[in-house]
Amino acid sequence: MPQIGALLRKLIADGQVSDPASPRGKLLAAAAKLFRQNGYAATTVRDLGAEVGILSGSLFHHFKSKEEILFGVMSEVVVAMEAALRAALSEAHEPRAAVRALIATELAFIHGKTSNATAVLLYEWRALNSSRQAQILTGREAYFAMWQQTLKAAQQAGLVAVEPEYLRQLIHGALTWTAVWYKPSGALSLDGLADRCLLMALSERP
Amino acid sequence: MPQIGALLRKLIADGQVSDPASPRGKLLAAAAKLFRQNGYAATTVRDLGAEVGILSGSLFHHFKSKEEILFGVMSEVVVAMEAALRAALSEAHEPRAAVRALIATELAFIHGKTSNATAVLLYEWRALNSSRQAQILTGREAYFAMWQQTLKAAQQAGLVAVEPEYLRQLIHGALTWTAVWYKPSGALSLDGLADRCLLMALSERP
Amino acid sequence: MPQIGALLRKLIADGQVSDPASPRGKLLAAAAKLFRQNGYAATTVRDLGAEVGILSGSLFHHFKSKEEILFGVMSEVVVAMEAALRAALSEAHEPRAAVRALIATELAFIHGKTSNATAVLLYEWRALNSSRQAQILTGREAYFAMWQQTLKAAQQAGLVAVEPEYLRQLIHGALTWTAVWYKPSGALSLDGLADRCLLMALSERP
Amino acid sequence: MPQIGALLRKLIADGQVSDPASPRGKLLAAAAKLFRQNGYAATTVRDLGAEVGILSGSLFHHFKSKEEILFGVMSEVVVAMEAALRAALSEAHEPRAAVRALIATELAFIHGKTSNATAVLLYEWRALNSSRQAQILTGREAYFAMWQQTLKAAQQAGLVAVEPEYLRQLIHGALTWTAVWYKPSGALSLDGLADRCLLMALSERP
DNA sequence: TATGAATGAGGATTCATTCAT
DNA sequence: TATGAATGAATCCTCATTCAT
Repeated sequence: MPQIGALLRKLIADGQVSDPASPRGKLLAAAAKLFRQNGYAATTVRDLGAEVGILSGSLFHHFKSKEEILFGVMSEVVVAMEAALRAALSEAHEPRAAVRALIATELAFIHGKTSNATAVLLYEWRALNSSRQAQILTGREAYFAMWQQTLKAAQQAGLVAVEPEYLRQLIHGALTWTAVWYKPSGALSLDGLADRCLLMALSERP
Repeated sequence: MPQIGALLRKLIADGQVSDPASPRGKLLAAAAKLFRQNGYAATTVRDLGAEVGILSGSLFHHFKSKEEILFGVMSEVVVAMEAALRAALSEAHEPRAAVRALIATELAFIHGKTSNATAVLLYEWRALNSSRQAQILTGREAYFAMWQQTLKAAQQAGLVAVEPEYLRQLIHGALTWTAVWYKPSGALSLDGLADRCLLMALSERP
Repeated sequence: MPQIGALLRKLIADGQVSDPASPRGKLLAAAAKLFRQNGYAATTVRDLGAEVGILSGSLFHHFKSKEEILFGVMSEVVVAMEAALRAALSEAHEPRAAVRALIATELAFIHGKTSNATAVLLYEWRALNSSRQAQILTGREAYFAMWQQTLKAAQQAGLVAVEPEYLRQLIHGALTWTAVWYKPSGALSLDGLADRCLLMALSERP
Repeated sequence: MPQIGALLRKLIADGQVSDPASPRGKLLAAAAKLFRQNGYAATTVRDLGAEVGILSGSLFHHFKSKEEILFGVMSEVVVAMEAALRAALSEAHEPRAAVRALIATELAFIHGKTSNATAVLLYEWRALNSSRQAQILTGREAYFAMWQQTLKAAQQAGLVAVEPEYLRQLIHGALTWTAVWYKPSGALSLDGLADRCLLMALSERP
């Protein structure tokens, strides 16, 4: 599996992602945790404050509104996912490895250190107003373009049977849903899970 | 694709599903629509009342609480899905057809008349308290058992490469996610979508 | 102790008190019970309906409002108390016996068949609007006059040390409060309780 | 009559009773007033807010619920009553004076500065849930024990004719009921009222 | 930057009462 | 006389946000 740790450190150093030691970083981590656990709407700013040890009123020195916190959680994950996928693909030198990179990177985000934020990105979409939704969407374009391109190459190599634009969505759904049922601590390793996904995605006999 | 209409009429006649012409049925339909559109938490009982043309206070003659409305939406879908899958499988006489029945039935619910309620079942899980979650889960056991059994048979027939317990979740995720991106009115028909899903699920060259 | 039963039958025959077999009578009894148990404000018309086996809407064929039910409960008890005290005093031929009649009659109401209604009369005063309060007060004048007159006679006979107007209120309070602590099923009989009250009220050594 | 003022100041300094100048103290005083005047159920949180000059929502920064406000009113009175009775009894060196201390202390609470809170304690019992009722009851045990003990001593001194356990309840009722009819501004002074109560309680000719 | 008291709009829910059937 | 669906105002309470300290 790709190692996200080093990459995150670089992004933090670049200021593209908040330092988890900073007040802002702690707050975003706490928000990701609670938003994932209880949902955005069901999480109060008081809960948020309690999680980081300040009063709710003080949150508004760091963020203008609750929704901006949600936006912060989502947009940092978007940046990190793109960087991670770009790095992973740069090391995949043939179509099969590239498809595996797509899958492994997404799984690393869904189940690794950033799992909370990733789940929030995937499941709290509606809580964002449309202007912020559009911003996030713009931020994800490059990520989706890499998927599209990679799957297209796989198709030309005869690896996949389904049209890339549909296959992308189907795989994406399968991976997203693992957040609901898969436990990294169980019998199946993350690598094993990636293998199964790859097996399903590719039209080759094992 | 399986026809859900006739089946629903039978369930309504049996009293297992609310008559859409009754106050209760209208309310559940309106709730499914709004809960799907805006989310359970963001939908107010006033919205609900306005949608069916009564005042919010009057809702409570039909349901004890807002959460009970959510529960009503979910549990009726659960009943209908099980009945539909059972019917579809009874007409599938070989493994491949049976797997297609799994996929086609789920897609029929996700994109057919019951799409709102189905989406609510899949995406508003957390809004239910744990006791009601357990009830729904119990109601879905038979449905999941049919999936498991069908995929097992397909495995024994050499049709699938991934272990049934994982494959079930992966396909389920892929199908669920179609609610987000697939539009029945677009270029791809529901049957075409089912074909792609089947192609991905099975380890056979097309 | 005075027997209230026969007296009540006479009042019912006269139409001054509702027949407990009639719908109105049943409703008043149920109301007395629930108002006493849970308080007027905390008792809903639904509770009331459930207690007598009809729906809440149907109550309003018998009474114009919830408050009118409360008024009905109170005013019937007022009528009965006056009649009972008048009867009891007519048989008391000397001051000491007359004072005992005051006490025993009030205790009979507080702890006998009419205990619920009596408790409601004493403790739900505030729930009545002022015009109805005045009506009840008028209805009780004769009752209080008998107390006053009896205690005055006892004073002239040297039986009591405290001025009648104060003594009346003090005894009244002591008796009223027995509703809170005294249980007829306990070690002390109602007659025994009356003896203690009399002992306290009179300035004579036992 | 015992002077409650100094005692209250001490309890406030000790933190056992809220400072009437603090938001919490003001709120409790306002609540006592309104609960007494209109009853707990008939007093809305809006009324409460209006009485202290804040909006109803702001109440919930100081108390978790309306019932907790009621509980606050009651429990502070309970604490103060016990302290006051203990102080009064410590200065009563013979049985007759001790019985008078019982009476005078209770009357001081029912008609003095704390009259609202005391009335609420006595008359809004039912509005408390049973767990909080139990807490209050526990808090009153010591108070009732002092009554019992004092009356027992009076009995042994031949001062009272009725058994202490009954006499306690009868006197208690007589005193409680003075809240309904006695006005300190009238012809009878509080001391005079205490004299009458004592006279009634004791089996001695004046 | 943090506090904590206050805001004020809005939340779900309750309930006496009405009325067509 | 009874039903049961609906009303509509009122209830307690929640919560994101503000702001003086």
